[in-house]
Amino acid sequence: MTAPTALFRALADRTRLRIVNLLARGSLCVCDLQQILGQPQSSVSRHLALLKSAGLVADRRDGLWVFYALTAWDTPLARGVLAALRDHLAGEADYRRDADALSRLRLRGACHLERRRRPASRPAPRRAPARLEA
Amino acid sequence: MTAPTALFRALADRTRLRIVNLLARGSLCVCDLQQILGQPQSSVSRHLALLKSAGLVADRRDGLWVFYALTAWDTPLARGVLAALRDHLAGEADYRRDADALSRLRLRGACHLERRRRPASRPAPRRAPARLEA
DNA sequence: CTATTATATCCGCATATCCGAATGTTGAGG
DNA sequence: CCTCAACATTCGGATATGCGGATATAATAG
Repeated sequence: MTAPTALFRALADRTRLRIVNLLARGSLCVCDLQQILGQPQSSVSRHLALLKSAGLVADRRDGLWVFYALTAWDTPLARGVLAALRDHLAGEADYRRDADALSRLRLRGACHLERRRRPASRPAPRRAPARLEA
Repeated sequence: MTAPTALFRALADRTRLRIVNLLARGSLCVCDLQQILGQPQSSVSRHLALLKSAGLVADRRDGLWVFYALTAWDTPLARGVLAALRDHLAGEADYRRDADALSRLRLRGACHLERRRRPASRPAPRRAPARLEA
């Protein structure tokens, strides 16, 4: 269980709030997050590492991809904060735009590059991983 | 209404969490906070100014004293976050110690120096101000 | 007016944070 | 083995933050 200051510090950044907002819709690989956020990959990875160290997200490797998912709904503090945050962000235009971009990306197939590397020979990475416990 | 990042940034500091925890028990003047926190006055004032700019507290002057009070229960995000935070801090020993110190300080008269300056001639500053709307 | 008390703000200074570019690492394919 | 793609980490620099001491402001008492 992380200290409350670590939780709030992790959420005290706009890019990380955008990530949390997106992961609230289901787990995502880094490249898709990068696509939606429009930021350099090192930045996305760094923010994800910070969220992970704060206990807010967990990562799971699947081949070349690493999928991140929200994982803090089990501690009461994080659950309360994330619930309040989710309700609030639903009313903010910027975050809604991100959610829309995610929907569009999912429609034309998540992991925007996967079709280049997986010519329909393999089941392709799962979009909604069953469980995360890291 | 402050941006969510400002709210979380304001809460991403241990001293400020201690202040919020204390103010959740009612409004307090700076000198009493300083007494309980055991930190230099400039530090307490600086943290209070930051909390104020984040919209979490309001100040009200009464003679020489300035009383601070939590004031963010009106926005849904802040209310949700503060509620979750209050429940969480109730279980952390350090913050409970602060609450105990506040109780003791109230027993022997809040505003620990007031009796030196108010020899029972004036009603003395109120401990629980009726309403704050800053 | 002066003195005193409470609080706010300023000043360096140390440290932390954020960023993008560059480099490392890992896993799949050939 | 080598190559490539996804991701992680490191690097250097700009900016932000937290801190205590010093100083400024505000209000009250005399």
